[in-house]
Amino acid sequence: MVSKAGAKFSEVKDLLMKDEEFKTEYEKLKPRYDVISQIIEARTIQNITQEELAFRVGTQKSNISRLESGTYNPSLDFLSKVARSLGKEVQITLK
Amino acid sequence: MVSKAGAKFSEVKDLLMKDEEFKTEYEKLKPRYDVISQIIEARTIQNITQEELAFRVGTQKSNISRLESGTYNPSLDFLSKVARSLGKEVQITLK
DNA sequence: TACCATGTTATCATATACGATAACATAATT
DNA sequence: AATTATGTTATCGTATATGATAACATGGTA
Repeated sequence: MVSKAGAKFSEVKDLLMKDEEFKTEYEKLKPRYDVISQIIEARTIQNITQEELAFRVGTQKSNISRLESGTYNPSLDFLSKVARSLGKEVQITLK
Repeated sequence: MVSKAGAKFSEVKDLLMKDEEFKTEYEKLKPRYDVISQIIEARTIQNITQEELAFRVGTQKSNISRLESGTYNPSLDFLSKVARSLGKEVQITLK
């Protein structure tokens, strides 16, 4: 059935689809955002600059900025090194 | 003081040093081993072959074997994809 | 013995994570 | 206004993660 209502429906469906896509994308990226949030929070609470954290990790401040920006897919080792430099341990649970 | 006892001590110290190194190394790699253990356990419990898991993830069985061997440093996205293919979510906590 | 299922190891190509440096933006402080 | 501190963005080179294929080992089963 082709109608304005039908058109509207497909539009809504498209929106829902996009929303699903969004949800799926978000679900995929959730672990990344979650761990980054915790890193930023820990660093902020401890009043440490990106530069200081970078020094402890053994890298550059730009790399910490890049990590915190969430624009790439970090390795487990790197996350672990950063966490340890903040006096924390990365604990991963499959649930 | 140089003596046989001294020699022994330095030997023991070396062993302890090595043990420290080992401990440090282990601590560094702990998150990796931990998550891999959980992946292997989940896959085994669910009676899924590496090949089937690879298919779900969208990769090859050799890559799953490589992951489970713990011989390299996986990315967060890859770990997340594998976990999701096992019906689980990667949950990271900085503690 | 000859499959067959499962997992391992090696290897290559490609994509990308990461180290590193520099330039820039902005806000706070002197 | 001129520093200074902090964070961001761009870029390049190198190391390595990952996709992909193939060969191999091993254990179970017909």
